This record gives sequence, C-alpha cells and structure tokens, in this order.
Amino acid sequence: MDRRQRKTREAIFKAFTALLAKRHFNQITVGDIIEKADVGRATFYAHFETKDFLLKALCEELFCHIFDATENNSEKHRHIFECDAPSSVILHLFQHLQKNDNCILDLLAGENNELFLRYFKENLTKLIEKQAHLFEIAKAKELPRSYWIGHICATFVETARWWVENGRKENPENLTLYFTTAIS
Amino acid sequence: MDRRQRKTREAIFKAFTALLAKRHFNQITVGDIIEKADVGRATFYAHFETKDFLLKALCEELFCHIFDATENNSEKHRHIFECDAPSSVILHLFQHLQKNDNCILDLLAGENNELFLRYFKENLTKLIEKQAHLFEIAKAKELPRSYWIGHICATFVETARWWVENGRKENPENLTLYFTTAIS
DNA sequence: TATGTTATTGAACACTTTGTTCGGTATTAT
DNA sequence: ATAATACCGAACAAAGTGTTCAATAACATA
Repeated sequence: MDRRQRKTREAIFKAFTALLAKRHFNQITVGDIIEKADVGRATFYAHFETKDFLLKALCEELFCHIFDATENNSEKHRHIFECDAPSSVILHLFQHLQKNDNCILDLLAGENNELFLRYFKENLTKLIEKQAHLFEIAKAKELPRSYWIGHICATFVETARWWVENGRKENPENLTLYFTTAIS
Repeated sequence: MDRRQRKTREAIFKAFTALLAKRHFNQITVGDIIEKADVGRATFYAHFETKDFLLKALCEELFCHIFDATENNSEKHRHIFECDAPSSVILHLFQHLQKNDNCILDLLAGENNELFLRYFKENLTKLIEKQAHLFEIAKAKELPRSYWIGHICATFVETARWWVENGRKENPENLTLYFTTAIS
C-alpha cells in the first residue's frame, strides 16, 4: 500500500478515535475529522464512503486483532485451553483488553460504548461458537444452544462494561473469576 | 391537556413508531415524520426540541408504563413476590412484553434494538435494585453487588433479545425458566 | 353565543452537513 | 525521467435542521 495512503488512513483513524473519546459519534462531523486529521475533504471520501464505514473499518481494525490473536493462540497451544477451560480463553481476552492497545478500553468506556459493544459482541459470538465445547457445563443442557451462547457473550460483554465503568480497578484474573462465577 | 396537543403528539408517536419498525433511527428525518404524521413542521418543533428528544419521550412513554405497573403490583401484592421470588417479577415483565402493547416488542426486534435496550436497561436496573433482596442467592455473596445487579439486568435483556430474535416462539413461563437457570 | 386564548399551519429563512467534481500539485514506484 | 496515483482545496448541488411569522382553526369559559 502506498505510503501516502497509509499515512492519511492512520491520520483519519487517529483523529476519529480522539474525537470519539470526547463526543458522541452522532455529533462528530466529517468536517471535524478532516480538520483534526489535517486532510482534504475529497481525500476522506476517497478512503471511506461515509462516516459509518469509517466506524466499521475502525472496529474491524481494533477487534479483529484481539480475536485473531486469541484464536491463533488457541490453535497453537491447544492443550492450554483444554486443560484450563473455559477460564483461559476469557482470561486471555481480558489480558488483551487490559493492555489497552489502540485505546480499545477508552472507547469502550466512553459515550459510545453501545456502538463498540455491538461490534465486539459480533466478534465474540463467533469465537464462543467455535470454542463452545469449553462451556458445556451441566446447566447448558437445560437451555437452547443459541440461548446459552448468547448468554455467555452477554455476560462477558457485561463484565467488560462493568470493569470500565468502575474505573478498571480489578485485574484480569479477578474478572475471569467473576465471569466464571456468574455463568456457572 | 388540549385535545389538539394530544392528537398531534399521538400522531407523531404513531408515525415515528411505524418508521422505526422499518428504517434505522439515523436515517429517519423530521421531514419523514411530519409527512407521515400529517402535521406542520413548526408543530413538530413546538412539541419536541429535536428528534433525539422525541425518541426519549417515546421510550419513557413505553417503558415507564411497564415498570410502574410491575412496581405497583409488587406493593399491592407483596406476598406474591415474597413467595415466588425471584421468578414472579421476571414472569410479570415477560407477560407484559408479550402483550406487546404499543408494539414494544416490534421495536425491540427491529433494527433499533440497541437504542431501546439501552433505555430499557436503565429502567430495569432501578427495578432490580429495589427488588435486590429477591436475588440474594448463594453466589451473589462472592460477587460485588453492582456487578451482580448488572449481571441480572444483562441476562434479562439478553433473554428478551434472544426471544424476539428467534421469532417469539417461547411463552413467558419458559423464558422465566431459562432466565432463572442462567443466573442461578 | 361571543370572546379571548392557544395550537396549528405553511411558507420562507439562514444555517449546517453531506458527498461530488475537477484542475493543479506533490509523491511514489519503475 | 516518466507515468501513475494520491492529495489538495475550492466550489458545488442537494438534503436536512431548527426558527420565524402572520393567518387560520380549535378550544375553554362565561
């Protein structure tokens, strides 16, 4: 990819992320973004069809990394996950989030959490579905499969939401414990 | 309240609700609403400051009824709730939702579910907090109180979401059973 | 029924935002 | 050196927002 393209793309992402941390998505204009990113109007629209596509691209950039990493690890070190299941997958995710690469947690904590949690949940559901065998505890058999998987995702997302809302004081190990207690 | 005011207010609500069932909130314009409601532009702005305030007013109209009813009942028939706890409160809510007054479930099922679930959750949290004693089961003691309450709310909302997503086939009793199984 | 109050109307208005276009300039790859 | 391409910036039409105002209709009250 052309260096120029890469630079403007990143400038736009950076400006957009910074704005999202302060204002709500709906009240951020393309004008705001290109001013902060210091790129021309036409340039913005050469990269992203609309503001919504920019958001989507940002989410993919942010979340795919985390989930891909988690998934790859679980293939490389399959034995770990089979021993410790299901805590280790969850712990792994919380650890990734705690590192706060690309300000994911900042975004998750801000006014736009619903926005990101929606995308986050989509990715998470896919992961859980692939790792479903890790969560086959007793009460799972009394519930419809899709309901159980949805419940696991919702519980994780709610745990993350609670974490950031309460100032991220807990460590990943404690969060994993809370999560496990909640669903078991 | 003046009959004229009531009529336009309801015409706007009705038009807005119908539009929300089809399109996403963001791509509904004030022009669409006043055309469908058949009221003048100035009239709309005499009733609602912006489109966002209209949404807020609609949510209050919709959800307050349900939660107020639930809360009043729990005062009138306190004994019921103390015997059957916590299932009865939850069952009561599901029964209200099933009646689908004002198309609440239609809205919850549509493209805008995140929008409504956010408001719904706010109301639900207050209710759960007041009825917290009903949910004091064993594992609650191992978790921070705010986390446990958040988890109960998230589980209810997720159950409702799953319900509508899967065509509302289940009855309130079954849903309550799923809910109870999930959190216990 | 008569009267004063209040809600609605519709058109016009300034303003903001969107998404596009295009000629000129700078950067890149080969 | 050259051709391709990304960027700029200004201008543009189109759409939407929220306000204003005078005229009209519906209302409450006596």
